[in-house]
Amino acid sequence: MEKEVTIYDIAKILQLSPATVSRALNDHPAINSKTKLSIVTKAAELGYRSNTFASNLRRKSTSTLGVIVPRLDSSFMSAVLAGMEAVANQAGYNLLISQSLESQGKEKTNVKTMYNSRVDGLLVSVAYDTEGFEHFENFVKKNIPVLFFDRIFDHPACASIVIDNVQAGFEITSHLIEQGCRRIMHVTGNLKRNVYSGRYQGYQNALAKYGIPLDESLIMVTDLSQEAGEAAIEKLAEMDNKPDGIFIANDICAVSCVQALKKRGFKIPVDIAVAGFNNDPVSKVIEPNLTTIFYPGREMGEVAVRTMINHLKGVQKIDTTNTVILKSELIVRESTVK
Amino acid sequence: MEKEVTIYDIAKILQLSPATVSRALNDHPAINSKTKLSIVTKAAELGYRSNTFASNLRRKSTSTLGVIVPRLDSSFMSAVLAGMEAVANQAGYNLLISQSLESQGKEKTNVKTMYNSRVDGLLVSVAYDTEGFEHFENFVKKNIPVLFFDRIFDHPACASIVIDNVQAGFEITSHLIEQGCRRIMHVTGNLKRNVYSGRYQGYQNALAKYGIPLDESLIMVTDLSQEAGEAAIEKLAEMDNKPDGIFIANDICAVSCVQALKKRGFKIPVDIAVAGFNNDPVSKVIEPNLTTIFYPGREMGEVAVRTMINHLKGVQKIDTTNTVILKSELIVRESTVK
DNA sequence: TTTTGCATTGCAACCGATTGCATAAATTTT
DNA sequence: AAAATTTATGCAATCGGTTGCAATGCAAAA
Repeated sequence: MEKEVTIYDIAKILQLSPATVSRALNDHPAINSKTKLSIVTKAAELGYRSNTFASNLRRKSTSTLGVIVPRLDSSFMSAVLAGMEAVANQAGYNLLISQSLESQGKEKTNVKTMYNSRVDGLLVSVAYDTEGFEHFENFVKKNIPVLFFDRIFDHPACASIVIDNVQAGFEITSHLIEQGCRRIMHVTGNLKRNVYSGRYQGYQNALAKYGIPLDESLIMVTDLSQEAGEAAIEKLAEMDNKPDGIFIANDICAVSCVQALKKRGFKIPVDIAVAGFNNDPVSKVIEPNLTTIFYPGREMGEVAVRTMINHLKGVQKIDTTNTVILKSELIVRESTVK
Repeated sequence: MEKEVTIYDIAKILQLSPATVSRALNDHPAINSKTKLSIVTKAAELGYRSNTFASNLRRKSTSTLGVIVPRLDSSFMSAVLAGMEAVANQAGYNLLISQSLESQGKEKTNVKTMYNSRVDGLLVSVAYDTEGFEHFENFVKKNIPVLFFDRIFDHPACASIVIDNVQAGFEITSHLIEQGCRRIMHVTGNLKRNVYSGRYQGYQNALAKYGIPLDESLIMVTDLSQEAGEAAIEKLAEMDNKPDGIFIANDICAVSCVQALKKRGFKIPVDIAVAGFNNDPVSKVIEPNLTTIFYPGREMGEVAVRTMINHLKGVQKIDTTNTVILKSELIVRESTVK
């Protein structure tokens, strides 16, 4: 194990003070360029690496952003993370990533860990069953910026990055109606989550626009898992007055609905039109291809981190632009075109 | 912005020395349990949080593991990361995650960042075109453990977590042969990567076992993207002596092959049997369902981190068990059953 | 009663980089 | 040539915990 090289070593060798070495390495303007060069050269030669802890300790800032997501293993989230990582890395920030596994308890623990790790900012997409905001209070109190994305929590001190779920829900439902659907089932998730309540609202708006009464028996609140999709179709099959369209708030679940429907002999889209949400890769593979909403995951990650970093660098305060709404888009495929 | 509470504040309030407070908070045995209790209580009351930098600076250890993956946005990798995160989090470790985007250059930068961040250990799955080991030398020199998973780099100082790619390639090719295939195309990736060379080797072994001569014109080295799949099928369609089976080293590419084949009127599996690799979610959605190899992503992540942590804690040195081979499994589905 | 030993706690020197302020040297201005 | 700037560098305190060693006090042993 080699000993670590410090600025003191470099200073001693070059007959300079540690202060000068520190400044040179940080490209401080007050240092003579020749001196600077010799220091940088020597540092490289010795394999010097800055001690982040000493630096952070002094500076009181880590260059690290905390990220808490419900699950890492989803196509959408990995796109988001990829976008986040790209921007963060480019700006010299690191990402500390953890998952809540959709549980409020784990989310709280994660938030605490992030707090103790002194992340400079926190990016969160809340868990399925998160209720309160208390676990974030520490951050707000200490003035550490918190930004929510996708599954947000409305709070005056925090920014949010979302898509217009109401609009998207409206568009997709309208599309189904325009294709002739009159009894449209809606499979969704916990309505406390903005994403699901928004889509549901959009669904309702579309029905209203076309003068179709809302039939609550067609609304199914589930966890949007594959199993939930199968269960939903099982229920559908037992209905007397069967739906002629179904809008599922997530592609994974939608795909399992399609499979279950096909297994039971339903013809898609003739017997029933099916629409999903997210534009997950599977939506282009299932037959028939799934009508869905394009969800800019990667871009969402990029914007989230960029917003956060701008805030941290003082370029633009988070509270000025409280919400960023990204564009989503209806993608019509075979599963709904009658 | 509240001021941070330090052990000095606690010490002053309780009329004790910072040393005692520090020890109490770390549950040091020499501290009287009553004193300890009063300190811990007061700390909680004041909302004290330990300053990791100060601690790390002194201790010369972070509780952070670096992870470098080719891409974050793949189903396999997100499963791996989910597994890693679960184990790391439980053991009190943080994960610093970055992606190389399949480029050696970015990988080198990432490694450097990890080095400067002083991660306690590094977990890597190498990029598509990585050639040398030099960028990891710093870690080896400083005795910081490096562990490769999936896409490994053989090096005496580093451990590896893999599946038996040769065996898997052998099984899936044998299966194709047993289904009657005699001209089996193989679409693979950069053969410098163990995963692809291993699968190719398995393919060759299977041919050899059944006395089928290797026809190199049936081997296509690609980047395994969706486009590569389409290109492969285009080429296949132009062949005079068309293959009756195809083994693609990755499900994403295999799915696009299936789609391209169907578009050209090939019947699967009758005209041509198709097998993939990874058991990606899409493999269960495509029609016909894809025969593939189950790849234990989540488990791989868990094992990787567990191995790393055991090493760090001195439970079991990494160099004793140099390679861990996880079980993979052939999953036969409709795409190959004639 | 004196000595020895153990249980607790404190002292003070780290860990390595940063930065306000002072100083010295070089350059320009008067 | 003296004074006023400008440029470049150093001093020393600071960030907050950790830890080897010393010191204290009290109980048990001699």
